[in-house]
Amino acid sequence: MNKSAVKVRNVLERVGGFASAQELHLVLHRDQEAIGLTTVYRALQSLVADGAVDLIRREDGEALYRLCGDNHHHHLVCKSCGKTVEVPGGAIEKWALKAAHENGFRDIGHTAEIFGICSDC
Amino acid sequence: MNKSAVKVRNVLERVGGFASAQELHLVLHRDQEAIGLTTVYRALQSLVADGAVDLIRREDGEALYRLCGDNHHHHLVCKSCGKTVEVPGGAIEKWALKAAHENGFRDIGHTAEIFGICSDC
DNA sequence: TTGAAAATGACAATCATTTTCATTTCTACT
DNA sequence: AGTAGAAATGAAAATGATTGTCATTTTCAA
Ligand SMILES: [Zn+2]
Ligand SMILES: [Zn+2]
Ligand SMILES: [Zn+2]
Ligand SMILES: [Zn+2]
Repeated sequence: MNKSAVKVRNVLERVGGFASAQELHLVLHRDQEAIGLTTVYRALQSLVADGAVDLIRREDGEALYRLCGDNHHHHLVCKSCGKTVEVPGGAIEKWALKAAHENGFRDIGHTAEIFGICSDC
Repeated sequence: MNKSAVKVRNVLERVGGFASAQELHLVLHRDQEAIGLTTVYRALQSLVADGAVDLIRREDGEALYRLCGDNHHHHLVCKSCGKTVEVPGGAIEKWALKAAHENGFRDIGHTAEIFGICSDC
């Protein structure tokens, strides 16, 4: 793992949840860590290839990244103001494994997000 | 549902599985059904909004569309060959409602996808 | 018929991601 | 230390899916 990949992974660790390549690039710049956007993309590619980082897709298709092996959880997002609450996976994990197993799939991953309108909106 | 949306839905029916907007556009042209790519996108948007069509994301982020059965379900997708199995929601629906309720959210929706490697790959 | 509203499609714009390529940094060996 | 070759970097251009614009056409009810 090269220097840039380490930087990117550290930022992912601090951020905690999902972040886009561009968001990560921004945070790195705030931290005076000069690093090109291209390099951020390359670092993320190799982290994903190494299985160190998970990639999911936002509803509009943009890629979001998060450290693997983080305490796994899901998100409840307000469609109006963007407020986000972390929710434990619980039943989902079993549901995903069961469905995959019944269909002969292996190397399972899953995504699950809930969205709605929060009480403030 | 307007004329274009009907055409697009018919093609989706014939195609049977998932197809990208551009693939559908191509098929329509082969069938001498002159229709603009923009209109194909718009038809797909409204079909998705109406719940008549499912949208999933290929690994590279491109959108794929498929006619939806009437009952709500989720997808188990092979990361290697794209093979897709519909799985019933079951536990997810309750999990999403519960998490949302506990946090004061309303107008709830959710997404959940499972991915892995199928037995053929 | 007629006029407003919806639909259409060519074209331009947007924007995340990838590619290119010249330059810089690392690495290994003498 | 010096040097050659490999790997990494990043600015800028290219790519490509999707969306926005807007002038024109179609639909349809009064
Ligand atoms: Zn809110
Ligand atoms: Zn989970
Ligand atoms: Zn497969
Ligand atoms: Zn569901």
